[in-house]
Amino acid sequence: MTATSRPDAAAADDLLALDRQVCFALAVASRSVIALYRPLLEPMGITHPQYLVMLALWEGSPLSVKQLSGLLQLDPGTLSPLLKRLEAIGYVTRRRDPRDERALAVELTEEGRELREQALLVPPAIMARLGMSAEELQALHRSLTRVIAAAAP
Amino acid sequence: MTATSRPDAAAADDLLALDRQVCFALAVASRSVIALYRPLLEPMGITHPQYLVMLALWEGSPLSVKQLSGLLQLDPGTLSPLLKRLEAIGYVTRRRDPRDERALAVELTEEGRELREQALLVPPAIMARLGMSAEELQALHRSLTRVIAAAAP
DNA sequence: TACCAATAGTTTGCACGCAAACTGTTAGCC
DNA sequence: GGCTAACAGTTTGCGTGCAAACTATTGGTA
Repeated sequence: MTATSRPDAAAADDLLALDRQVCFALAVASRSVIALYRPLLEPMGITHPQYLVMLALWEGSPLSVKQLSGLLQLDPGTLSPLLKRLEAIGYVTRRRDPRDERALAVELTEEGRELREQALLVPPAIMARLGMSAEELQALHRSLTRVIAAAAP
Repeated sequence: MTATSRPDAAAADDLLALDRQVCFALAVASRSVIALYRPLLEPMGITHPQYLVMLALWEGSPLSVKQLSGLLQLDPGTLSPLLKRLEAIGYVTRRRDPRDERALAVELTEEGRELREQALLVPPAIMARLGMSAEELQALHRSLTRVIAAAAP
């Protein structure tokens, strides 16, 4: 082991290996958990991001694309076609806000509202499938919230 | 508050709100952190998943698509075009394994090997940008590893 | 040896996710 | 009132991510 102008090989390996465990674990965990939702959401005919939109709308129905974008941290360019699909299925309506024709009022349909009953079964099913305690999940959530805050612009 | 055959409204709200904090926080955190990598990887001309492939190859160069798929938990259908892009850039070569013509030997080029020097600067930059302690990140990683294990088929 | 199931990659189709260019509407300012 | 910048969504282009169908190769087995 000699002192050189660049980090020695072992330290470099650790660096790249540790790094992998940060962003990589995040990406794998995200995809893995979303994969668990897929079979549960499939009967409803929606994808995971669409499910997140529905969650937002169930908490308060007429929302603009901008509001959804802020709540879900998703690009308007991503939401635009996604909302059209939700409209095509029949869960939401898309209308221009009469008070501001730039804004779009995304609103639940009756069918969209009724879907909530089915959605209530999803979280328990996921938790049962994961077999993790509520405490552990909450601890994870706190960590994730800190990361999100730290990564915020 | 009355006892009914379905969960009462407050409990239902909590359920959907908590759920949102689990899968949703995971998705947002993943995208947020990957977004931090983007400006750092852009000078190298690669995306984050491509960076993960390079990390795997730097730890051992000739790898098959199947091996990469296992290491990165990515579909071969995702890797196939991704690897062609890495080849087009000039960081890897793709050749059939002479001992088994079904398998593909993905190998680093000299340029791909040299890229590692630049990559060594990425993890410290990310940690500095996040401003989180190594302990906190390790705790997060342990949580994520448990989730990944729990979600595994 | 000839068949046949398993295996490794590739391709196709669809849905994000994001940057950049574009359209229509509103609001500020002269 | 009329010009202009800001704003809200949409569209386009590219790169994942995944399921399903497809191709080529290999290995077991009758």
